[in-house]
Amino acid sequence: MLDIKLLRDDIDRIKIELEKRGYSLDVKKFKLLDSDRKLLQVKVEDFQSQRKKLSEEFGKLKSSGDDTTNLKVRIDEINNDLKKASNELDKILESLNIFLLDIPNIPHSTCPEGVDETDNIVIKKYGSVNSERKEDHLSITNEIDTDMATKIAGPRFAVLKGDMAKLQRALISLMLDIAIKNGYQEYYVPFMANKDSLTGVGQLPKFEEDLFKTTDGLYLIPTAEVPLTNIFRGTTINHNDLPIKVTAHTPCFRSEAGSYGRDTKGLIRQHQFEKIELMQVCHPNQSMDDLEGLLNNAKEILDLLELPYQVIELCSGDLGFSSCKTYDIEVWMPGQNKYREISSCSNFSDFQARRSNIKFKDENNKKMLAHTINGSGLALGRTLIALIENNYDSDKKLISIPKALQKYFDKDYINI
RNA sequence: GGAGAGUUGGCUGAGUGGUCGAAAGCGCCUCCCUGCUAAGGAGGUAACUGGGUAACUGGUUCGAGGGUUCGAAUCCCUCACUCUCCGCCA
Repeated sequence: MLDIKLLRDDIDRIKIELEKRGYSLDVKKFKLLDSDRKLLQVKVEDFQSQRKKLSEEFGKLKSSGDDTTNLKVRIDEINNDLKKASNELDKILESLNIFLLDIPNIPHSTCPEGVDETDNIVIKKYGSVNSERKEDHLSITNEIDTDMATKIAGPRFAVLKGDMAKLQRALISLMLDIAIKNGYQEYYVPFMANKDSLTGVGQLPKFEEDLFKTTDGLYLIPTAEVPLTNIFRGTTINHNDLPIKVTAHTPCFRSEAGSYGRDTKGLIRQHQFEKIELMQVCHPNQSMDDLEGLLNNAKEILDLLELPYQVIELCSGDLGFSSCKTYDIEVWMPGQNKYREISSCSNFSDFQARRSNIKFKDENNKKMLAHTINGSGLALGRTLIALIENNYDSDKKLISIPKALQKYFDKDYINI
């Protein structure tokens, strides 16, 4: 959520900023809503003030045994007017809130301008692509079974067997250990979250169709960002403790509404996938530097896994709803002959903090909104694909396991 | 699942219809005294928010929401959460 004061004081600039990410701010509507709000609020508070005074008087009359009927008539009138006005005010406030919740974050000044993903900028490529290898993970191993998953659950699920299941488990351990080494505290969190938590990170109310909702009103988390960020909802942190770094391994559940027909084969796009999430609460002055640090934490995993990848910076038009700046890490996938997203590292500035009421006390003991940043470190399913496809030697019929992972996997290759 | 107790300011905790945004204590801040330290004394100290260039001034908030009443921290209803005991389980 944006600061309503920004809209009041500087709406023309905000409109231009939001234009960059393809959001058209209805300036007229806001001005109308807010001026109505102002009028009504002053009116309501005036009525309240009058009632307060008269009620006090009423009490005095009553206790001295005087007649109160005249006064009661006046109070009743005021109460009537008050009720009308405050009902109107409630409606305006509700509309205003809906209006605000719908507005995405403002792109950061360093965010490159652009319309869609074709305008994203490749920052740097790492490692070298082996063009010999182009086989798809599903054709390499039969230990990833989507047919079985379809029987058990439906499309867009997968069953991992034997070495594949173990490989994923090894990756989880490696990634968590690296995160801990980098100063993140490990958490185990609920895989379901309530409405407030999802509204706090910006997932609701706008993107409900992307989520799975349970019969009693909870949602399956689409990312550990939800529980991790909400650890801090409604709390105030001492500035000395910033940044706070947390991590968790969780499954993620996404309905993938609107992606019918896209990436239907294999592990690429699933209703359920595993992910290690890195999340930080930062000082506003530090959050951009901290984002670079978080990006490095994610890159470190890919370096350790010896996988070729590139870092891209999303242009303003491709930015997620809550983000003001995002780097994507894309890993080389031989089966698709292209780079695919394996981590997305974003700075949300105070956007989530305002929705979630995450504050910190600064040097002068003043409470201010903190900044939140997060990114994957990494998405497990896609890491698995990259590892299988990049490391598969079709002559020797084996998948080699990178050195850093061997102590977690116990073997240095998988026989096919 | 059954029974009971609770939820008040930074903290502890009083408050059963108006004089209560709220006693007292702790903590914190300012000042005084004291040649260190310890102790003592005086005063101050909730958050959010509206209007106003400002001085200033208004409103809301005692777990959440609704109700009764001229008036609610206080009475009634619903819900959430916490704790204790019993039962059941991983």
